[in-house]
Amino acid sequence: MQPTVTRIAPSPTGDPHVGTAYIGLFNSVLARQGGGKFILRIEDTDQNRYVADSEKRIFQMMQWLGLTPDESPLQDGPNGPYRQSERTELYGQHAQQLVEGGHAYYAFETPDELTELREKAQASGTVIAVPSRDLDPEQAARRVAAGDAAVVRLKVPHDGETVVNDLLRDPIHFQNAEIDDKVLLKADGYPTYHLANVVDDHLMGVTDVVRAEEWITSTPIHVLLYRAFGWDAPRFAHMPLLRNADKSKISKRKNPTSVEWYMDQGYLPEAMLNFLATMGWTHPDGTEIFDLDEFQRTFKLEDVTLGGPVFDQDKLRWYNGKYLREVLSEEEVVKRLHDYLLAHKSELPLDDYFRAVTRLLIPRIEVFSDFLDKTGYYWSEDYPVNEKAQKAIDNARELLPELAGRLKNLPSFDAESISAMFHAFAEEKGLKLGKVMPPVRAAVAGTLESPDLPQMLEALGQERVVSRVERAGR
RNA sequence: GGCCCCAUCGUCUAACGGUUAGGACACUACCCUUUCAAGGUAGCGAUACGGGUUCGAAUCCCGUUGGGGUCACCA
Repeated sequence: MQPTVTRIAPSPTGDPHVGTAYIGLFNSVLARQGGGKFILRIEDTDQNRYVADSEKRIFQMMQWLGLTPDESPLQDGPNGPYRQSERTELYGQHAQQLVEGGHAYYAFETPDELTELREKAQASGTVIAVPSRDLDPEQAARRVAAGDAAVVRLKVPHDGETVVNDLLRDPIHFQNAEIDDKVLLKADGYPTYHLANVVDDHLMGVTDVVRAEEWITSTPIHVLLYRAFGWDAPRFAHMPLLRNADKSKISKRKNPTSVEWYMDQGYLPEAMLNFLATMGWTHPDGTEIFDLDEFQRTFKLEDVTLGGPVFDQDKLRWYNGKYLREVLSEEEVVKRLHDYLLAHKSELPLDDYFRAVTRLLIPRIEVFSDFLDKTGYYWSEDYPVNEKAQKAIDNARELLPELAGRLKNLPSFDAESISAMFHAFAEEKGLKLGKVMPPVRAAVAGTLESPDLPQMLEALGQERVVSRVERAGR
């Protein structure tokens, strides 16, 4: 068996897309399983939609996920260049080769003419017939030589059918009569996706083309191209499309689709990867939590399920929280959270206090961006006091001065001692704990929803606690 | 609309002709408890429909319905 060579071929037209990450995951793992290579190729053949930094951001996304390609424009490699805009002569040559072999032809129709032809074809229920197809090849070649604007089109057979073999489904039959003569080389000299993709996949030795389902209908064109070139076609597998909640193809309007958004919200790459892996696939043991290595050990393409999976933000958040609580070590979470905050212009020092607060918050946040929202009172004396908290203080203000005194006199300000103090106090006064703790909680946190009180007080430290309780008692 | 793909709880899915159709997220209740979480337990909840094939169909076949994709000198 020859090594598996896979690729992703995103076009640099905007934000690094979660669908690219999704398809990249499977391609990367397949290549590793097959002892081959995973290539990142940039399909920048549309000059109108080109976004300058997009290519770099796609690469950074892959790195962040731990899916760094083996070859890419940023690393180079034996199959370069990896930017299609730098391979234009190649496509020109190959297009010409097809014209000479009678598999393609020069076409001179203007956009307006094409629109008209398309309308006519639509009305008669047939595929567009391009008049240039019947031009004398030599005459056409002369017109091109003379400088007439022309595109190169594939000469799709009028009869027969083209079969697409897909690793994930039964052979798909397409009637050739229903495939139109696709443009291969545009008038600006750039190739279209169809030509560039086939030429590059072949030249780069790609053995397995794993891409999204939306490509199924253009695959017969690719099969026809491989045949016209006399090349063996790679194996094809079309993955289901990630979906919005309404089942439509995942889109920016209905879902965050930029992986940078997830980075910015403080999602962990491990959680994102784990979640993505469950879109269309389940671990054979039913395990929900598994890492990339485990995925690589157990993944089988044939186990992929074809119903379009809805990209469920709730489930992703749950995964992220799970990783925070159960997969990463506490120290690792501390470190990553601190890095995250640093990148988001927070200047909290990475000290024992930060560690203590983080420890209390780990079960209470799902993503890092939740953290500051829930911890204001740890960092400043100027924290908001909500209505319920104010009420709790007002209702038990008379207890506060004495409580402050007891807290102040505690020789050891640890959770256990603090807890003992509360119990003793409550018993002495004949009060329930539920009567004495809320006002203190409200005083130090400004809210009634916060971590375990003794632990929280220990973390805050005696000085802060005493002054806050004293202040609230006045 | 033509062509193509798909179809189990609201969502992600398990089952690969024989199960009380299982798990996870979400939701609800209870437990734990000083609140909020986390955790634990329980509950709610699905084979789209109609025909076949078979002793037996979520599973195989056909049709219907539904959803999605695609029909560019975009990828």
